[in-house]
Amino acid sequence: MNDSTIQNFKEILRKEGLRYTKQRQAVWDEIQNSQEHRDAEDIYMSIRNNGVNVSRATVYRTIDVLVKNRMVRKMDVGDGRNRYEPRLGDAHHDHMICVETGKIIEFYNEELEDLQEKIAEENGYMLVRHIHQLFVKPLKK
Amino acid sequence: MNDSTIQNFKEILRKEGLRYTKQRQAVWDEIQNSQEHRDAEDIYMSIRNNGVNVSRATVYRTIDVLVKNRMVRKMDVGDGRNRYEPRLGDAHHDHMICVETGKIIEFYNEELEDLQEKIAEENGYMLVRHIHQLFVKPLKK
DNA sequence: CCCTTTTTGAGACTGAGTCTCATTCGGATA
DNA sequence: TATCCGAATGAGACTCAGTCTCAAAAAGGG
Ligand SMILES: [Mn+2]
Ligand SMILES: [Mn+2]
Ligand SMILES: [Zn+2]
Ligand SMILES: [Zn+2]
Repeated sequence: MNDSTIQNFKEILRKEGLRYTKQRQAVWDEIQNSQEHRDAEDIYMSIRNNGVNVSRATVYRTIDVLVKNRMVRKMDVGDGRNRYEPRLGDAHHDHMICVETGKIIEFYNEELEDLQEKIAEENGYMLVRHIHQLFVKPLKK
Repeated sequence: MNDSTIQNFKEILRKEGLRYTKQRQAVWDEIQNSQEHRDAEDIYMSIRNNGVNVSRATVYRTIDVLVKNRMVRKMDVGDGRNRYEPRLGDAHHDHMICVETGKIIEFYNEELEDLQEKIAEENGYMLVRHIHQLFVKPLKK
């Protein structure tokens, strides 16, 4: 939607040797304009409801490009469908999922992040990426 | 294989109102006798190769019971198949997966565990369970 | 505008896991 | 130990997220 993001997107497509199409832009717009954690079917349906004709295949193909280029993060809440969220230059965060309401809360903890790198190194490895999800329930009060 | 585990297994079946069958025992044996992180198809094939006729449906159904009763832990390495490992009264641990070799390394860090509970509580929640996986690659030397 | 190459969409396909239901089995009872 | 009945099983149909195919459409450099 904003100019600099579109330019950034076009550059990525160029770098990947891919053409700029309205379907690809529509997928990126749809993900970018929401701060939610949505699944592919949901993204697909929204684009169609917005009047852009796109296929599921194109949605999945475009998401792959976005994920590869770190514009979108793929996450698994454990319900069998992958979910996606935009990464608009914002810092890393992990997720807390309420097992009662399904609500997703984002969190970031420096100490936790550092500790992970330390653990990997202690074992002779370098941390590439990580999956960290806390399944929680509201405290009784 | 050992008596106390079999008794424990029988008690769980009783508690769940389920009958003791050789298929169910075979599934538990197969998982119990390996310290690996195996998928359902692999467990299914091994049981059959050991000469016990069992169906995929029964393997999946039995695994569900074992997971529910915390005798088996279900984990997702991100390859589309769930993996299972026995929980023989041993302490909790998380996993490091080498992105180059696929090797799975287990680790446990008290500080990390405490931190997670603290984070949940700070947000008004109680930690129920968590998924934590470090994707790593060998340090260049 | 032309031409070549890439992209697209419809729907076939895949594969892990679930469900169905006729048949078999466990185990309580006598 | 034989009878009986509800529970368990197995074969395979089914589901559903995601992938693949390929003919038709669109991009975009010249
Ligand atoms: Mn998030
Ligand atoms: Mn393990
Ligand atoms: Zn993190
Ligand atoms: Zn842990």
